[in-house]
Amino acid sequence: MAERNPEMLRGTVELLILTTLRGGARHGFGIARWLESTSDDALQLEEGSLYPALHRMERRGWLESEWAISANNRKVKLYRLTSRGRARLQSETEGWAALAAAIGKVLRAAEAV
Amino acid sequence: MAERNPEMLRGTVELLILTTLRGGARHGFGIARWLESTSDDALQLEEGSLYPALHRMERRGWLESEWAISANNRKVKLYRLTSRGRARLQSETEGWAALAAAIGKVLRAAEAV
DNA sequence: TATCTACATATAGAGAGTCTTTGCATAGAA
DNA sequence: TTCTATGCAAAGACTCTCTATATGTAGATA
Repeated sequence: MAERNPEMLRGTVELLILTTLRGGARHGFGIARWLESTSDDALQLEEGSLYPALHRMERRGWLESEWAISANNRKVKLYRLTSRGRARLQSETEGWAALAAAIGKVLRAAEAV
Repeated sequence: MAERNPEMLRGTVELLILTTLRGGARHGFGIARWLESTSDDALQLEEGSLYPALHRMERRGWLESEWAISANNRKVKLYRLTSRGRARLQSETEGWAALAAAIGKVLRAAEAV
């Protein structure tokens, strides 16, 4: 039994997906793999979180998709950022930075007590 | 209409409350005020998030409470950390640091593309 | 040929957390 | 007496994330 212990994603799934797609189109499975390896396995995006998120993001017009055949000859749904998605990435990134900064401030203030 | 725009708390309410109580007992309203001022108004903990969180944390044994009279002569419910709450603060702080680090890594990796 | 593993998309259902709204109550100031 | 700030609390809705499950294909291997 491998000890996993990935971090809870806490509302960052959409930021993570948008960020992953920044460099170009990817399919769902590939998004999850890229996040896992880039974060050294700290972030694990399960199917039950990943696919519903992709669907709602497409519904909102942040992503668009098309079916394709991957390098290893499988049917995959490729997602790419729309211009609205790019704008959303911007604001989500800023929101995350602000939250992280605010929490960091609070943690340091409490340490000082 | 004041432009507010506080950050979404994204599952950090418990960490924030535990952190606030690190320095000693406080009542609910006081916790919210301290977080607001310490974060320069970036973090706003609404009553509908605050009180349910306090209640479940007490139920879990992380906090204990007692009624008291505040400096301005009001009945207040003072919360303080239990030893289990202190342990939880430790693990939540580490979890947050790990999440923030992982996301930071991903954001920087995507920037490099 | 059969079976196994990795790849890949998708949904159902549960649980948890957060928000908005509303209600109640008191102290002190105007 | 009315207003404002302080203070606790619950209801209800919504969103998100997780676990679990289902389906199917490609390629390797027995």
